[in-house]
Amino acid sequence: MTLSLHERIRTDIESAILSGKLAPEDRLPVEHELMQTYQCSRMTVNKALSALAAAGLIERRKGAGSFVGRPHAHSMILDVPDLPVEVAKRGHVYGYQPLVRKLRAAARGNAEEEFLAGGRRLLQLDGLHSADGVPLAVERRLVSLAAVPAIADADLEKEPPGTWLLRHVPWTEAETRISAVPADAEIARLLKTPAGTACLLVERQTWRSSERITAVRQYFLGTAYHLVARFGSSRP
Amino acid sequence: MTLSLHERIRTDIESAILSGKLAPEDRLPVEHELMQTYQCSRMTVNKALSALAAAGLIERRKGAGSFVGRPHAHSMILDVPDLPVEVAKRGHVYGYQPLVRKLRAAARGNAEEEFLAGGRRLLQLDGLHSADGVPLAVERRLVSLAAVPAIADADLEKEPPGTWLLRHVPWTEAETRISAVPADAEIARLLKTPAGTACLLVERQTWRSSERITAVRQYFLGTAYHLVARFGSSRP
DNA sequence: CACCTTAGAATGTATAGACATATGGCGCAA
DNA sequence: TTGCGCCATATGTCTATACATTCTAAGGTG
Repeated sequence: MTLSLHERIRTDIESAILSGKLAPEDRLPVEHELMQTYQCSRMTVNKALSALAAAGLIERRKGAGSFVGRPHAHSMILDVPDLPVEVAKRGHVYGYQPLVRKLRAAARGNAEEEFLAGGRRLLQLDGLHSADGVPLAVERRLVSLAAVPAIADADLEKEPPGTWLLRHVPWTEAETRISAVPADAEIARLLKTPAGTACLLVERQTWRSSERITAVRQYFLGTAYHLVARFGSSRP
Repeated sequence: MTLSLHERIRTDIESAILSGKLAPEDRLPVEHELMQTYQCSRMTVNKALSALAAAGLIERRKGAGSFVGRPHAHSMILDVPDLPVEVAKRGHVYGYQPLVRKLRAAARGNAEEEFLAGGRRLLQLDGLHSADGVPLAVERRLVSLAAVPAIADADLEKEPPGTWLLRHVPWTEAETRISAVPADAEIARLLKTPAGTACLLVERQTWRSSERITAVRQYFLGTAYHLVARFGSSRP
């Protein structure tokens, strides 16, 4: 793979930073110096530096210069895979068992549900995910019929609603809360575990430009499942 | 805030995609059309489209055109903030209490520790994070002295080692595992909670181009802490 | 010594043109 | 009809230049 010139400049500086040769707050060579070093025009240097700035590796200050940015630990890439895919990838047989399918109005006084419903009704979909027949997670989901009327006719016996939504409804924004909670009586019964067992609770809301689509709570058996987040070179 | 021309083109297309006006796989106007629309040069249009491609919103194919990319649901941005900063942001007083500081060799037979040590010794650093004096998390950390010799002389009485490392050691890759576990006897004692309480376990390893730097296990009181991951337009 | 002004330095944005390279469709020939 | 080759199309890269904007530091003034 032959790199273009601006890519070469970019990777040169990138590796100088990542190897520690250039430390945070250090000043980079100014554009005219890099022009001489690489014998190229300023636009080419500018493209390389702008890309590094967009990636957050350096900070550029008009009139002052370019500086190595502080290492930012605050954001990583979290893998949130589709459960059937993830279970299959680990070599197990995935199973989904619907438990509740209820068309209802938003609970009075529950601001979150009322906002999700948007005046219309909600579809409540609870179910149990399993791997090789062993319970893995309980899911409690609400879908806004205002945003996704088509789900009323969907076949959700075998396919979990999350997978169906992923395929049929493009969403643009999502927020996931991750915490640990003890299993209450019903969760414990469904997961076939003693009450109070540590569970990984994943709460996710997705919406499309201010129109709420779905809210879901997934209770994972703490010892049987984990999430992985990465930060690094591998960007698919 | 007045946007520059290439930023305006970029945000125009971005909002067309996010609002659904442009669906995945749709073809974008070619560069010459956008030049006419915005009455500007090709480089300006190119800059806008290249930025969108770098952000993964569109895909560009040489000779073919530019196309709206598929929404990738499998990766989200996980906030992994520095604990002191996060606690302060919530309006509490952060505290750190060192518990163990031990220079030792890697445990025999523990492949993970031996790899981290790289032939030299490890520094074990355990401590307790608290908010307003209330225990928040127990941290058990190992630092490779081969990779970070300077930490042997660092003052880690008030500042947690994670914060010290963040400021002094640039790392390039990290992996975080998130799961839920019951508190064992010692964790429970330190967190002042009954044994078996659900804890959020965050395990993180960081390294710099194949040289391991540190491995840490943080046990958060399940009810007192949660992680948040986002996917969406908001990119700071 | 403190404060203000100013010139230079460095980045931000934009233009017009040139050549390179991958793609896909159309027409021609077997 | 099928397969091949060519060419228009579209993006990728780079140059040289111009002017705008912002920061820094030097130097002069009170």
